[in-house]
Amino acid sequence: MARRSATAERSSDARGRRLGRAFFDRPTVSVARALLGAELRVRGADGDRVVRLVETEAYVADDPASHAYRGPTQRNRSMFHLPGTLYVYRIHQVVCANLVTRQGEAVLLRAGSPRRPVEGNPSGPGRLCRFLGIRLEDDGTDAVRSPRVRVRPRAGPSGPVWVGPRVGVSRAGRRRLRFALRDDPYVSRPRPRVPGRR
DNA sequence: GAAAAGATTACCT
DNA sequence: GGTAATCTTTTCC
Repeated sequence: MARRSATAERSSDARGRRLGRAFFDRPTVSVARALLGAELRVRGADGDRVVRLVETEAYVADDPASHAYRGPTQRNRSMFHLPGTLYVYRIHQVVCANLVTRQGEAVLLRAGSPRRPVEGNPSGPGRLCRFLGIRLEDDGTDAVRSPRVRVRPRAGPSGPVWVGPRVGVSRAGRRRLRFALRDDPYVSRPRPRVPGRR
């Protein structure tokens, strides 16, 4: 498995600039971890918005907290599309974005670190989308092919990874499916606890 | 058709 | 740390 995983980690298009289908077509927890440190780039009218992903959550099969738990609906249909599809949904007054892995599973993108000092704060799933300009109309975009939304492999080592329970879920709340770069200041609240305390 | 719940955020004490 | 805002989607009668 390690061999297959390593191959998927390197999976990218012909120019080696973005993550390919095989990267997303893996167990969701693996993808959630592997996305930490990856670069998410969204093309807008006034240029690209870019972050390095620093916090993700996995939503898996037989997961009562997942939007796909009860099967396809109008809202969650993108979760049943190809691996690498963007699933965007609205909650309260904001939108949140996921990258689909295998059928009915996805990784929620919770926070990013800006590539260069710029206005805005991509800490939190709603703020991340606002920062990047991701809209509800981007739901269903294929991030493997789209010229607007691209995911690039991480450049180098990304530091220690913190694992803990997901945020804001009322069911299956104890499962440790939240992943974050422990030392990054843009990881959203509640912040990971430092090892040694519980 | 009505009601409840929600993968959040901003602002309060 | 707690709660209100706010409105769509889903579910239930």
